[in-house]
Amino acid sequence: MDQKKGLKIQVLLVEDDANLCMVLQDYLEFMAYNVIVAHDGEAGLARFDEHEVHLCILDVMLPRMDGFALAAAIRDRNKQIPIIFLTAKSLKEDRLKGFAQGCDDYITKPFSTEELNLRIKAIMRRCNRNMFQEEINEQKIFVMGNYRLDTQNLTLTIAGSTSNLTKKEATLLRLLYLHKNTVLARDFVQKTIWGETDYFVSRSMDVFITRLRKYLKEDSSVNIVNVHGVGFMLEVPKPAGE
Amino acid sequence: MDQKKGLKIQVLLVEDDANLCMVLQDYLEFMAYNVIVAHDGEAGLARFDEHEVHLCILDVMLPRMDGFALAAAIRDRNKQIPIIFLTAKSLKEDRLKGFAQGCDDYITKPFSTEELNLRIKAIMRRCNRNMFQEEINEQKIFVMGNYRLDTQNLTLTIAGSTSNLTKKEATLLRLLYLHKNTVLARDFVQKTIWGETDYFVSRSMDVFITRLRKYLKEDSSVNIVNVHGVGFMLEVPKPAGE
DNA sequence: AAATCCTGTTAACGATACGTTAAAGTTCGT
DNA sequence: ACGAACTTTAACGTATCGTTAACAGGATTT
Repeated sequence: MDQKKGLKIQVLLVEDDANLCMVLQDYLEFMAYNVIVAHDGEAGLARFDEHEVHLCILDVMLPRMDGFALAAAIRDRNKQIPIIFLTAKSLKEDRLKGFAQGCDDYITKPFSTEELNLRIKAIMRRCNRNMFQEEINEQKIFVMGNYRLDTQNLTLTIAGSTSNLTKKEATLLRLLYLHKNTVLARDFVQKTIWGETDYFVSRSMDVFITRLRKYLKEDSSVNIVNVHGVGFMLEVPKPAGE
Repeated sequence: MDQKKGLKIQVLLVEDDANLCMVLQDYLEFMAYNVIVAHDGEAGLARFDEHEVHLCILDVMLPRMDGFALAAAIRDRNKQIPIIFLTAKSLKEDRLKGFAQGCDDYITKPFSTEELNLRIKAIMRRCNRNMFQEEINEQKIFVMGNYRLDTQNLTLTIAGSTSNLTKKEATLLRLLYLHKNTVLARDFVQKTIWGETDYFVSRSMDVFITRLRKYLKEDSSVNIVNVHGVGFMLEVPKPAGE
């Protein structure tokens, strides 16, 4: 139920100072993050286990398991999740440096919310590609006629029945869809998907077209038509406003 | 000991002396606990499996499985549940000391009910945060089909029978669960859990998938399916409201 | 209409991804 | 330092996918 709330980023905030915690939570939620809070290390770990967390913000000084121990336990479960440490100025930087890994960062109290926000933006930029690859990137579901193409799960669904596509089939169909109702040159498709154009690639492509046509024959309004000597076009009825 | 109304603490009492057992049960119920009784070790373990137990009071001298063996079996299922041993004065304390863990305590017969009550109060205070915070809080238990995954105790339970997972097995299964019914890229899983992606990590992951599948074969509605060249998906039936 | 090129379709092959088991290596508690 | 528990590496079997081959029609040109 708390899972995919749209595509909000889920932040685990562990901070024992109730006031600071509340302020941060408010701010983060205002910035459109989903916030999960905990007030000590053990609870923080429990919350981490329960939720799909995308970013951790951990106070270093925590009861019942300090920030480093907590971070270690989290690292045990997820090697690439970004962690931001909140630390008092007094703390030796070496200790942090020694601990923090590639994806980590730290920020010394007191700090402004803008400062925090900048750090978050930065760390997410650095780590994102690995993390959200599939989640935030782009749209994954394409609607064509009565079909729904899911490029993440590689499925093509119509009226309850589902075909499982291969990666290449899905990629090709997606490419056709992105240029629906316009003719795609054979060469263009080949270069895009195969990276080269020769006789065999050309024939291979035809085989894939055949397979896609087989999948698509349940809805006669969706067609892959050939333009002799030029290429293919995915015919799709336009849904209202486009 | 602020337990919400309707959330009585469930005590498992295992004691073979029928008279003593009855007296203790009366007293505990008078003190507003829910009491589950058993008169030998094996029965005690069975009761433990059937009920949600919050505290165990075990006689050390028991037929069919002594208190220590029973405690070990219980520890196997729940690492943090508090246990109080009832022991005759004669028993060497070392033995108890050696056995009892952080959350455990013992009391030598004969003892007064007040004494017992104090011990219970104390042990619950000591252990409570671990126990109730999370138990009452929210699910730290993931339900998939007829299985229950407990990431704290590393157990996977179905219809009474329990598998003990390793940390890595549990972490992987949890990751799959957090993304249930969507395909997780192999790379993503490897980076998250192993921190790197190479040939051997990849093969190692396959080994873990095999093991998880073995655990999960009791419920045919829960499956780890492979999408060739992409990754894995945990198929789980959606429970009603989601 | 014949000749030639382009496309449609099916089946089979080889490469690669995955499944599984067991042995070797590692870690960890004692 | 030893043994138990766990993870990784190795080895081998199986399944799947993309390509190729082979053949069959159409389309276009002459």
